[in-house]
This record gives sequence, C-alpha cells and structure tokens, in this order.
Amino acid sequence: MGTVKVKDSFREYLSKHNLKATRQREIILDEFLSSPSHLSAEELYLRLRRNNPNIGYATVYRTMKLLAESGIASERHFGDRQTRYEPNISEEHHYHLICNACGKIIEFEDPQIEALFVKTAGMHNFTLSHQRLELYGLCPDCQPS
Amino acid sequence: MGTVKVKDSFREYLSKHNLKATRQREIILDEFLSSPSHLSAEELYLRLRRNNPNIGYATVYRTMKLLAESGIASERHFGDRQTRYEPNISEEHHYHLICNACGKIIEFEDPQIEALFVKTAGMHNFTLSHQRLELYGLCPDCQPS
DNA sequence: GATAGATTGATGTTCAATTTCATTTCAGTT
DNA sequence: AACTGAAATGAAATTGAACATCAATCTATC
Repeated sequence: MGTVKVKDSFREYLSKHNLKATRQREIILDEFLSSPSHLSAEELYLRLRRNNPNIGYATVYRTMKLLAESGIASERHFGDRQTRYEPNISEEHHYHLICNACGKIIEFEDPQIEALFVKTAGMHNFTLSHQRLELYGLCPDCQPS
Repeated sequence: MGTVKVKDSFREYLSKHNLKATRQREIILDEFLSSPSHLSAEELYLRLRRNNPNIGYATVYRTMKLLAESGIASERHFGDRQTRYEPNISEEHHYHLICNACGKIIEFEDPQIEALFVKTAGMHNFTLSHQRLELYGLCPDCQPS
C-alpha cells in the first residue's frame, strides 16, 4: 500500500475516533514513512527537528502511539529498552533475524512458518491477532573464521 | 533438572567467576524457583519482602542479572516495559501464546517450528543462538461469544 | 581470626515514556 | 468569516524501571 493510502487510512481512523487531523500529525506520519524502519520515538523526534524545530517531544510520542493503535505502525522491542516502530507495509507478516554482534536486522517472511503459527493458535483455541518472531545469532560478517 | 541441581550449578557459576555465594543470592534463587514464571524483578522483590524484609531492591536486580548470565533464567519482554524472568527448565526451546485481554501466558514447544527456524537461519548464513516467538491473540475465555 | 576483595542496601541517577495544564488549533455551525 | 466546544500542542514536571555509587558488611581463603 502506498503512502497516499496510508495517509488516507490515518485520516479515516482519526475521524472515526473523533480525533483531529492536525498539521503535526501529518508531518510526523510523513517523516515516519520516509525514514528507515525500526526508529525509536526519540530518533524520529530528532529527525523531525531538522525541518520542524517547533514540534514537541510529547507530540511525537503521542502520535506514534496513535499510529500503532490505527494499525499503521507496530511497536517492537529488541534488546534495548527503547520502543521502536516499524511501518506495517504489507499484509504479510514478517520476522527478524538479528545479529548479536553488530546488531544488523534482516527481515524475512515465511508462509510455512506462518501456517504453523495459525495451526498452533487453533490447537489452543486462540484467535491470532499478531505475532513476534526474532531469531538471534551471528551474521556471516561477525562469525569467527 | 531439579531445584538442587540448579542451586549447585549456580554455586559453580559463582565460584568459577570469583563471585561469592551469599545468603541473599541463595534466598533470591529459592524464591525465584518457587514462584510462578514470568515475574519481574519488582514482583520478585515484593514477594521476597514478605519473609525477608531486609533484602534490598538493587540486590534483586543484580541477582536476576546473574541468574540470566549463568543460564538459569532468561530475560523476556512481553507487551509492557518490564523485564520478566523465566527459569530455563528444559533444554527444549519453548514459545509463548499470550492473551491480549487477560494477559494469560501459555508456553508451548514445537519441533517443526524449530526446524524451520534453523533452516531459515541457514539460508541467511546465520549461526543461530536463540530465538523468541510470541503469538498474541484472544484466549478462549476472552473471545466475544 | 585476620585479610583482601566482593557484596549489600540505602540512596541517587539515568533515561524512556507519560502526565499536566495553560494556550492554541481544529472542525462544525451559524 | 466569526463563534464555539472539544481536542491537541508543547514546555515542563512526573513517573517508573533499571542501573550506579559508596560506606559498611560479609565471604572465602590463608
């Protein structure tokens, strides 16, 4: 789904919840969509300040929470204590392969894995909403030779 | 592996690292082993205070870190910002099914899933060290009927 | 039991995240 | 276009989990 559609769906979410489409929310969403994935709210705030020195810290936090609630972004926790955000670009669920040494993050998808998740949830009579999978190890560059 | 063995392996870890086997560390390990899984350091501290009002907050944090380093416990992050600990009871890797509504946590294992993880890591030339999988959804009790 | 070095625990600090609140902005109405 | 009530903003204060500090205490070893 393209940027325009995402922006429309955010506006729709806002009006459906009697929230307002403000200039700041638009700017933050734009910056989020044009930034690398897995940024923290803090990092996004720093990026925003470059072109919008007037945007507040708390507003970035609040807007990121909104984006998560509206399904546009997902909150993620990796090793550290910060919450990071990634855009829900596609309908596909994707997973992460993370290098213990250099921190490199590789995203991947796997329908076979996903099928097993659905099956497992079903066995426990759970309705599945979302899932997190992280595989940790050493990437080719960081392996002792 | 039984409680006694765990305690021995902790003592072994301590002496191997020139650390000392103190009364507090023993008490904390005992409480950890006899508590429900997935407690935070804070929760464990509160439990400990009931019988050991003299044990310090920081000591619990430090000891939990030690337990994690020694392989007796694993640190986990679920939805919230707290670090939770679970005992590494078995050699099997296990995963979590978590209810969005009531927070219930169900553990499960699945060799088939694990095999796919190994295969995926191999495809990216990663050496796999550990993995986290969490499936979120609604448990049978929390589903709208 | 003396000694060196590690540990404890009360307190302080850090840092991400949240809350507060006076002021401003938005969206719908006239 | 001006009015109005509700929501949003931003600066600053607050929270809360986790970690650091340091004098007093305990442990392992000799």
